[in-house]
Amino acid sequence: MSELTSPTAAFLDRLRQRSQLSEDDEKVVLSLPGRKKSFDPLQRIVDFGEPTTHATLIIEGIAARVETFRDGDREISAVHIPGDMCDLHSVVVPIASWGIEALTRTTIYAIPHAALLEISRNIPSLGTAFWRETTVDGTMFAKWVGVMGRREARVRLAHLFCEVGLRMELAKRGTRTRFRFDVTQYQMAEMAGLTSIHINRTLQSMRADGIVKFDRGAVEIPDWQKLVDTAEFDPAYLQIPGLDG
Amino acid sequence: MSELTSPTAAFLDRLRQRSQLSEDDEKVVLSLPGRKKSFDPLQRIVDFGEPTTHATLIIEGIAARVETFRDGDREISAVHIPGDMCDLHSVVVPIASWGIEALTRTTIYAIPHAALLEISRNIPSLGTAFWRETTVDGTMFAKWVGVMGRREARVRLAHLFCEVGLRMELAKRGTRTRFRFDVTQYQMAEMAGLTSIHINRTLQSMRADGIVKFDRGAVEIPDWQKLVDTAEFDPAYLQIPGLDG
DNA sequence: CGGCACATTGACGTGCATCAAACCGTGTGG
DNA sequence: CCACACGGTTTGATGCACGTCAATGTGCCG
Repeated sequence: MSELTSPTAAFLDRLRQRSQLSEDDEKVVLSLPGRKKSFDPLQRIVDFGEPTTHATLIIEGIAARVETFRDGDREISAVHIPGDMCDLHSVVVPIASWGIEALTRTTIYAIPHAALLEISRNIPSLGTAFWRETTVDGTMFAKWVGVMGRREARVRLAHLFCEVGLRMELAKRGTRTRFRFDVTQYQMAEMAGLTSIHINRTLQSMRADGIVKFDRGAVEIPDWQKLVDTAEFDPAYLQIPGLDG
Repeated sequence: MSELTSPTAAFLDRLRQRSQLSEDDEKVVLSLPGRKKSFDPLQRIVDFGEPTTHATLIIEGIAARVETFRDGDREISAVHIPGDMCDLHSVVVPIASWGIEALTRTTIYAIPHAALLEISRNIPSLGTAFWRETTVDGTMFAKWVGVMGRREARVRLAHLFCEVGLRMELAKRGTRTRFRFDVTQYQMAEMAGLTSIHINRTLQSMRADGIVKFDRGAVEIPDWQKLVDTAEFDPAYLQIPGLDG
């Protein structure tokens, strides 16, 4: 695993999927300074309202961006898997108006904003690459606004599985049709804007129809095309050249 | 109105709300090249899947980012008002995975990507400012994912009015408690993930409770604090220093 | 004056929430 | 090695917010 070489190897991989980088660029990314930290499930990685000084690269585990409401209601607006720099936007907006939370045991690499900002200002190709990554995050949010606003439970879940499946495959954490997604049904409910009870019933009906099997974190998709159809999934929004579902 | 001086004056105004700019920076923004165009209601400004070569600054009118589904269902994931560069992210992601549509008669100023990219690469302060703007867009989407996923009709509408009200005030298009928002109830339904029928009934009940009056585009908010409470609105996510609701 | 969007109203259906209880797998301590 | 506790899953009964369908009302413009 190249992750042993440098903690940022996975991030470099990610950048190269969307941006053309020179060898020098790659060296710069691989030598980004930072510190590893680990978090237990449910621990906050970034607190709402907190001034942040570091960006958060996920090395291992699953984290989520969480919106919290007065009455304690929670909604997960983004899911982060290994290789995600889940906080890159904090470089230019350092007062967190969001919270990041570990869903499973999670290891991160905390990279000082100063280093990222300096790079983005001095190396145009990397500056553009960083900007592009945060932009894609925004596009993913926009897609979810549509899905949450207009689609029922089954479509929302199918869309979630499509998106996470592809991203897991790109992150070399399985294939799109077979991967681990170690979250509880309750957490899936927070992602889909539903209750865990309804998630449970929907998963059962999807399994019965041969669309997805989800068993305690193990995802299996018997027929990718069927899942894509159910989700009305078009991977274009992920902005990965050459990805056609 | 300084808008008469330069079509980008409103954009400069916008940038200065979140970023510190030098006089030179300001001159660069004011002299951005571009071409004015006008669109009728319902006309597409940017088509889904289209390679874009220009970013879109709204001069006058209201536009929206629209997600479309197979069966024709539509969801507006972002609303754009004068001064918004509603497409700035397209500079680094030029294949549109989104559509932009005029909701009212709209005048835009189309600015070539080349100019924006060159500036962002050569003038670090502006590069950061641009990046920051697209990042705030992302944060607004994230907020809406939460609202759509967990809150009922009344809260969604209250949140919409809070957000648009503040943004209108910042754009000098009225005050937060009194402004024009020239959209139909059908279009509001597309923003809130509801039907126009339900929007109608919800607006009536909100009016009865003295929360908002909406009459054919004229918005009046008798009690701002009451609206904020209804919406559970916290303006922090808009990233405007000194804005406390 | 007639047409055309848009707004409004009513009756009825449904997807999902809520409440409440049982079930199950796994780790813990006696 | 069993008892039990605990997080997560599953099931059932019931209620409500919002969708759907269908009609009528209303202001505006040619």
